[in-house]
Amino acid sequence: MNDIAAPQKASKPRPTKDRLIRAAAQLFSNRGYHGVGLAEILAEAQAPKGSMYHHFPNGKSDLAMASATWASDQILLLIAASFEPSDSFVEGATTLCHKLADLFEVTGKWCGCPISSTLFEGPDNAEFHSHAAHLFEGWITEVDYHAQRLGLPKERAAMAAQNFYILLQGGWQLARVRRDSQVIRALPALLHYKPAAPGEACSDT
Amino acid sequence: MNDIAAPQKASKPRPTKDRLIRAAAQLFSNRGYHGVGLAEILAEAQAPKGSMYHHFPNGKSDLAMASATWASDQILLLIAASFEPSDSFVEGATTLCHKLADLFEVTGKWCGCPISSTLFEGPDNAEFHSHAAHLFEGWITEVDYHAQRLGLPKERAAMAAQNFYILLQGGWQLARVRRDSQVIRALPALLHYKPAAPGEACSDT
DNA sequence: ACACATCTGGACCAATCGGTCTAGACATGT
DNA sequence: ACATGTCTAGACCGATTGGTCCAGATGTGT
Repeated sequence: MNDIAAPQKASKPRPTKDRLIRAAAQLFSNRGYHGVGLAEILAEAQAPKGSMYHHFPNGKSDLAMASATWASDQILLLIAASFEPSDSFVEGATTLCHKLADLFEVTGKWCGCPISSTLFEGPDNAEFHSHAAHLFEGWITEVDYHAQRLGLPKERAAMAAQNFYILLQGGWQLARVRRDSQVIRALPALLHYKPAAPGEACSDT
Repeated sequence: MNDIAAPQKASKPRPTKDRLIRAAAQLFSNRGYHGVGLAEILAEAQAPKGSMYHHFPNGKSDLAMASATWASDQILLLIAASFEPSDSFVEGATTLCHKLADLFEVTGKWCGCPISSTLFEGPDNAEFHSHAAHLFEGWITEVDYHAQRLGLPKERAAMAAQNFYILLQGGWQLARVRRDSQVIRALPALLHYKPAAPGEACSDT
């Protein structure tokens, strides 16, 4: 897993494996695991079949795992880049939403969440599911860490992280449906982060 | 579309078409459009291939459209059944979440949202996308209607409906990841429905 | 120069894919 | 009895799928 993000230790500038992972991540997030054939991935990555089965002996499923991990790491970087320079949780969350929205607008690609597209649509393989769960929890953990770092008490931070995750997934989906990034930009308003207002929060439960 | 929910007007107790639609809806929502082959659907519905191409001349895509429509109608019924006997928006939303959570617990099937699984994973066909968008907007419209009926002012109702939709989709996804219906039951607490508390809602935006 | 490990290139495969086609079962109206 | 339209049943098809295999190109250490 760790050998993906960093280039191979030897000075080899031939990133066939990387090309495969990136191509797979992009295609899977657009059309899901079963929606993309190996031929398409190989064409996009300009790699022959032999190379792929050299780097990923278990074939498509191996590649899917690796590409999901890579995509998840990209998201983690995005989270860190958004929260690190921020002074409050809501500011970080807002930055993240805007970065994500910008990404959609600039690329024009209304892809789905790479992990759910790649691993959730696949065979109901237990390994796929647990890996997806692991990656998702990694997102929540990362947000939780920043929430605590930015001053939220432990319990509030956990709630805020999970809440933000839910909003992000739901908003991502609706934005894709409408092809409108405004949905994502409006998400932070739904966080309802109230540093000190315990009483009379909701009507009932 | 309307001929799906109701049985054929003549007294024909042979619901092959219905069996196909239900089987397809269930399988698609579990593993996505491309994740299910016709053979599997036909086996599940106990129907031969000829029957299917009689009822759905355009094959798999036709069946997917019909099954997504049917599944969407089921959700609409669930929405109506939850909000109609309720006295407030939050109460209706809470009921809906609990009904959905119960469904997951009872059936033990942690399927995904039938529409996004069926239509969003399919070929990036424009028809699929617009149909999915249409169905989703139908959900939001239905919730919006009940929100207004239960006393929310027009603008608040629209916001609440969209907000609830986002929470439901995001929560549904996280519940599937964790196989824990508690996530869905906890959603209404995130609605933050405050009938009369204009001041000091959020910190910043 | 040599051996060795890594990686590439693509031919080849069985299995499955979605889709077509037709023969006949079945109910119905006349 | 007969014709008609609806629906069932499954054999069959070409295309594509993921996967296997191996010859050979390439780089590296000695």
